[in-house]
Amino acid sequence: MSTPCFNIAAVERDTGLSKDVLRMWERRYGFPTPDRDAHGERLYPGDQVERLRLIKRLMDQGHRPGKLMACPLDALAELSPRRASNSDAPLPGPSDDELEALLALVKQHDGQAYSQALQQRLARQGLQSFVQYTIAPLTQRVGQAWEEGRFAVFEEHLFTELTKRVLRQAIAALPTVSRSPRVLLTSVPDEQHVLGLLMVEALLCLEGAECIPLGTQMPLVEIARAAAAHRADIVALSFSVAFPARQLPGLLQQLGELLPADCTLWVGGAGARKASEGERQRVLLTLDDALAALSAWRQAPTVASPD
Amino acid sequence: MSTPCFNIAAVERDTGLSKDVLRMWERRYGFPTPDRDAHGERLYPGDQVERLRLIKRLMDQGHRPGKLMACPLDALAELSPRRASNSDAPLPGPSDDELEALLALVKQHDGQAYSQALQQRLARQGLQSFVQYTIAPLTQRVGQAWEEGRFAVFEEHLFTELTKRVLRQAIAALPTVSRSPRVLLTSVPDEQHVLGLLMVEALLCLEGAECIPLGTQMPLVEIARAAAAHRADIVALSFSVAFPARQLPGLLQQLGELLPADCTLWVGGAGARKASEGERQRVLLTLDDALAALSAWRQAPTVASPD
DNA sequence: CCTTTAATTTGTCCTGGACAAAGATATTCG
DNA sequence: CGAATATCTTTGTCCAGGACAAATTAAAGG
Repeated sequence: MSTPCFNIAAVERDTGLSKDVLRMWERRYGFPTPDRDAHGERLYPGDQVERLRLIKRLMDQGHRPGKLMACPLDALAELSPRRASNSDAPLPGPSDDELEALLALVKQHDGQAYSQALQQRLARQGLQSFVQYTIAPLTQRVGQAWEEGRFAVFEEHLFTELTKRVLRQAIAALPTVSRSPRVLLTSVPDEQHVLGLLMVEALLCLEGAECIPLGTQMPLVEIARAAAAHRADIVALSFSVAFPARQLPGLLQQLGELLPADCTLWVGGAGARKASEGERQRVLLTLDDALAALSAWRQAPTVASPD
Repeated sequence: MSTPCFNIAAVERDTGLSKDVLRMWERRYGFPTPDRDAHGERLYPGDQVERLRLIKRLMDQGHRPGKLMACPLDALAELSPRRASNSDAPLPGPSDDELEALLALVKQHDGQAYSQALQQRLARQGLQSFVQYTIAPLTQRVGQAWEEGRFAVFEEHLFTELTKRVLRQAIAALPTVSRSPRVLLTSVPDEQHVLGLLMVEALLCLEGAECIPLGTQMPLVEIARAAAAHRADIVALSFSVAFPARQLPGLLQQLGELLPADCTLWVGGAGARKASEGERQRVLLTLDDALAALSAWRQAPTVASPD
């Protein structure tokens, strides 16, 4: 009674697990075990949704569903330390304590203080260092904290929103020079993380490239149209770790067919690990890769442009 | 051969039509008629995807699918003028020509010029008038142009991205006073339009309210958690016209159960038409409504807060 | 110990049926 | 004749259960 019930569509919305998967798990593993309403439709109790959310998080981290469904409630104890793909590495960036202090502000829900602290750091470091040694490691830490359950979804949203604002403001304050290349920045429909795009945009703008920011979630066909309309030299896509690696190959192949012939594709972000390089396709896992790719492009401006 | 093929998941991504709907249409109306790959799975030719996209647009505008599938290619001729829900009204806001000029800049893909023109208008009008008499009508026009097929998706994205930036910058420049009420601004999982939220945020900030922007697409449970964590007086949700009205009632009811008892819910945007008022729930169709609701709240700060 | 092959796990897709909510149409009453 | 109510159609979502391929894990072989 105190726990409200969710229909299958609501559970899909809130957990990110597709209806197909929810039904399949029920069939295979015997969990979840939703009630039924008068019409025989599933009604998920709140606590099961909660558990599904936890399972999803552990899965994103590399766990297998079969195992997770088995253990009754030690999944909590097991927490996240197991089988992570990234981490292990000692996390880049200096001054761990300062970064942790920033995260603590978000954790206390003190948005004002967090924004101000960021602004100060920006002023102190300059935009380039700010992006590479503050925002990038900060984002990584938030991702890790989220994996380990130390950050709630809404806290991650607050972090993203406030960080976005500081970055955008900094970018807007740059002088607009508009040298080549023209870079179109966006992401594909299932990818809504935007911080990576903003970081790249900041670095590219600093180098004098002309950036065309189109936000996230562009249908492939529209990306191609935009590239043609803006006569973009480069289309830069960002993929977060959370992006389903399964989709990547087909997606990139399709986009390659749609893009104008003289347009290079940059595939960036931690989610691009499994992408393959190609004649017109570069994989950029780090921000440094992006800078390197930019200067490389300027030396050999693309396959078919004699200029 | 020149037209690439899409599997059903790709079509869902690109058109926004669910797999269930795509299969159902095929069964009922005989369209689309995808080929099959070696495993019997659907492969949609590019031109059919194009047509589906068009159909979706016309449906968002009030057309019924049954009719659309019937007419062979006059759907193009029929265009969008029919059966719109909004429009008709002469469109608010003065100086139509100037607004059209702004849109023309987007249409020419001249982002720089557009941003500069916006900044000028902002400086001239001041933030409040800028929001109410420039951004709001501009957004409405873009929506209409999109409905009528005069704007491509990527052009709408460019418009949104650049407009967002100007608005955010203006908000950031405001002095931070932090008077009550504390307003949490966000949207539900299927709603990703953000301009409405930013417009409200600008107006509320101008009135000295404390705004907590959480971006878009928050799971309902997380909205409730955020409201509790931030001790929000008000949770403001934004719904665009495109939001499926079907979902609204159940969604609001559920959220009402989850929210803290002393928290008021503001349901705003053109997509809120079909929402119902309630004791702790206000429906705000226009920006003026929001301002009115704010001063009303300040006079009677909520049901159970004697203060 | 490393590489190749078999077995298992797991997500997505498929068919075809059912039904309720929303929209359209017909009917009744003021 | 216009407005309100009742009936019929349209349309999206849900359900069950089957199939299969891609990814993982386990096993076998060099």
